[in-house]
Order: sequence, then structure tokens, then C-alpha cells
Amino acid sequence: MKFKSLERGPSLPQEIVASLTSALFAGELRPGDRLPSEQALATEFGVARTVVREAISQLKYDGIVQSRVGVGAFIAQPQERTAFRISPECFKKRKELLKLLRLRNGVVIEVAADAAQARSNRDIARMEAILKEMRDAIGDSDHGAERHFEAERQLIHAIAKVADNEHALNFIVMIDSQIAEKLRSVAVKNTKATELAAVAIEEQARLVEAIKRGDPVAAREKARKHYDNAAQRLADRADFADV
Amino acid sequence: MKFKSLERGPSLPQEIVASLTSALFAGELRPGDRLPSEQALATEFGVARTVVREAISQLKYDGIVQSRVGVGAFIAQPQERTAFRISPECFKKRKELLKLLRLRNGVVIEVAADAAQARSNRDIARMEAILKEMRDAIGDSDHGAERHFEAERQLIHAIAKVADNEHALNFIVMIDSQIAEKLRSVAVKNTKATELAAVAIEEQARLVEAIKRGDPVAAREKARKHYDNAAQRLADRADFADV
DNA sequence: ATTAATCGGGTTGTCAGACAGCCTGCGGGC
DNA sequence: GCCCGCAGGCTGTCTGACAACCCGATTAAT
Repeated sequence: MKFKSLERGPSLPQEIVASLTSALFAGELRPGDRLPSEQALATEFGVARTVVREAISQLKYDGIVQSRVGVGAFIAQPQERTAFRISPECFKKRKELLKLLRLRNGVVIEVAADAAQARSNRDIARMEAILKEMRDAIGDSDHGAERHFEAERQLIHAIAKVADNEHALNFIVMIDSQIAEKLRSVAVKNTKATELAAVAIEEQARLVEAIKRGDPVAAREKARKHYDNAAQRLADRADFADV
Repeated sequence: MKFKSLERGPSLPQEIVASLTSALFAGELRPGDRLPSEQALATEFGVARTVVREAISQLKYDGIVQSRVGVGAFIAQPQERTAFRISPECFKKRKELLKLLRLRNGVVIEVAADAAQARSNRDIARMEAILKEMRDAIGDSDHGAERHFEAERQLIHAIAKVADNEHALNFIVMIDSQIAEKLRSVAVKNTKATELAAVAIEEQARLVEAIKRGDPVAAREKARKHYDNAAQRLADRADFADV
């Protein structure tokens, strides 16, 4: 077997992980296959065995490989993975990003419904404060768009907190922060168009209102309306092109 | 700082990861804090530095800690995590499991809507075959419940495949296989009640029908109806108690 | 006295070698 | 033909070492 040689980048183990996972993705390594021994990999990559071990330990951590003492390391079945992780390249492609957005939206929508049943007065106050921040941001010609963008993220997080589902919150925070990393510039340009920002705020205000009323069905509907629209608005932008 | 001592369990590095993450969860380690040096951790845990390094490399892999050469390793901010992972303990608690189920359902519901727009004749055939397997399973008094359970999982996976969102598929497969691990026995008992199984099959048949019609709104509605009901049926079981 | 250069200790990242415990596969004895 | 034992290879762990790096303190220069 042959792996992409590595070029002293950020971290040796990380390079090896990348090399192995890409070999896996390319189908060169298939579930059930045995990896070369650590020694063999070490010499092939030109590194010490400790480095290879560190790389393999990460793959084990994700359930991508399983190792047996005295035998070797094996590629696990796909359904045995124990972590959900998105490779940084996914965020570079427009199509992938929109898919991730849909994934996130699905969770956010359900969480909004839960929030409508678990809300307290303090929760509502918090969300209304975020809405106010959005409205204030419109007037701020300098950093208004950035403030709006941040406020939108905070609203999502606030809703997830209200829903009292820490797994959903963790998931949303993780996926959202990574999306935000790549999307900030485009999204900021988007909200710079004041009429779009006003529409978005109005949508979110209705969502908060539904949560306030304790109406999960309406919360779900309003959440879907806003977050799907937001994704659509992003998708429609010509400058949000494939990279 | 004091960490839980470890007792030669499954894997030394894994124990250390568990010890560190539990310290993090308990609030003893907070974002921005510096970890003890690898040497210090090694002596404290009574292991070699390589073992500690392997543990820390896993935490780095998840974005939970970041290390700087010549300085040390630091707990990262929560929003810097790059992996979504559920600790095995979560699946032991009834409440946690239901939350995870809601998380999964949110994704499945959105994915069903996408599937309704992307379906092909072959996809429909596949899903109808799975439905047939469910109906056949009712007659099988020996392994019928197990067959039904597996078929339900396959239907979810099939829908995710149709929707052409590999991230959602990965997510669902991961969370579902872990839920299934803990839930199989209860779910199997559930579907043993034939009238419940018949209801569930009917619900899923309507979902498939909506996908076949290419009606995303209906698909969403039917999906929510079935999967929320399924979660409710599980929650209602008295023997699905806290462990 | 203030600033600049230097030095030393501590830390991570990597390397090399070693050994225990385990497993597989082969060959020899029955 | 079947079973036992052994050798070799593998993973898991340990030990010691060194380079590169960072920080703080001490020292030197202005």
C-alpha cells in the first residue's frame, strides 16, 4: 500500500491521520482491512513509531479503526464510528456547506419546538434582548452587519439552551461555529442589505413570539421559515461561489 | 490538581482521557486553564509520558485542548470543538437517551423532506422493499421483532441516502447505531406487541408514500408523526427505566 | 534608572530502543 | 489426521534523549 507522502506541515500525526482517512475515503482502505503495522507505517512515512501511534490512537478514538494486541489494527465498519466530525475541506465547497446548513437547521427547528414548551420568563427576556440587539445593529453603519450576524448566532444558542438538550446545544455550537468561520464574510454582506436584515429580524421575532406563547407547532413553523429562508438567501448569492 | 486515579481498565490513555474530560465536565478544568505538564500528569497517573501524550492528542483532535510548543496545553473554548461525540454514559440514562432521540429525529425529519424531492424510482423500490420486510416480520414469531427493528433502521438510512446529504447520513448512522446498541432490547419488546408494530408500519408506509409523491411537506409531517410517536412509545414503557 | 540582550529552566514534539503480553501460523510429535 | 509447542510479529507501555520553543529573571549597556 502506498500513502501520500507528508510534508512537515502543522503536525506529523495530523498529516498521517489525513493521509489514512483520505486513503479510506478513496476506497483504498475498506472496512475489515488490516492496516500496515505501526513499524511499517513509521518507516513508510519516515517518522518514529510514536508519531504513528498517536495518529492511530486518534482514529481509534473515532471508532474508525480498532486494534487488537498482537494482531494489528483494522478498519471498522462505518456504523461503529463514535464521533461525528466534519473535515475542514467540506466547508470550502458551496454545496457541502448548504448541506451542513440543512443538517443544522433540522436540529434547530426541533429544538425550537422544545424551547416553546420549556421556556421561562427569563429565557424570553434573553431572546428579546437579542432581538433588540439585532434591531439596534441595523442603525450601526460600521459594524452593524457583524453585530447582526453575531446576534443571530446567539439567538440560536439561546434557543438551544432553553430547550434543555445539551447534546443538541453541543451539536449546534460545533457545527455553527465552523460554518460561521467560513460564512461570516458572505453572511455579513448579506445582512448589509438592510431590507434583507429587516426581513430576517421580522422572521426571528415571530419565532420568539411563538416560543413565548408556548406554541411548539408555530415555533417549528416559524423556525423553519426563517432558517430555510436564510439558507436560501445565502444560496442565492452569486458571490457565494464554489471555491 | 487531583484527578481520579485509574485502575488498569481497557486502555491507559482512554482512562486518562476520561479522567480529564470528567474533570472538565465537573468544572475543575475551565476554558483557558492550563493543563499540568505531560511529565506531571505522567507521574500523577503513574504512567509513562507517551501514554499521557496519546490521551492529550485525542483531546486535541476534538479541539478540547490546544497545545503550544514550549508553553503547555490549554483548555479550549467550547465553541472551538471540532467533533461531536457522545460519551457512553449518556446512553445509560433514560432522559439522555430521549434527548438524543429528539436530536436524531430532527435531522431525520428534514432529511425526509429532502428525500421527497430527490427520490428516484429505484429509491422508492428500495424503501417499499423495506416496508415489505417489516410486514413479513410480523408473521415471524421467532425473530420478527428483531427483523422489524433492523428494518426500521434501514428505512432511516435509506431515506438519508436518498436525500443525498452524506453529512446527515453520517450523523444519523453514528447516533442511531449507538442508540440502537442500548435500545434494542426495549425496542424489540415494544414491537413484539403486534398492534404497536402494525401502527408503526402504517406510519412509515405513509411516510414512504409521501416521499413517493414527491411531497416534502407531507413527508415532513409523516416523518415527524412516526418518529415522535416512536419516541413516545419508548418513553411510555415502564421497563425502560433509569439505570 | 531604564532599556536591551542574554541565559536558563521548563515544555512540547520527535526520535530511538527496549520489553511484556498477546496472537497467528508453522512444524513436529502423537 | 490432530494436537501441542514454538518462533516471529504485533500492540501497549516504558525509558531516556534531544531539538525547538517560550517565558521570566538576571545581567549588561545606555
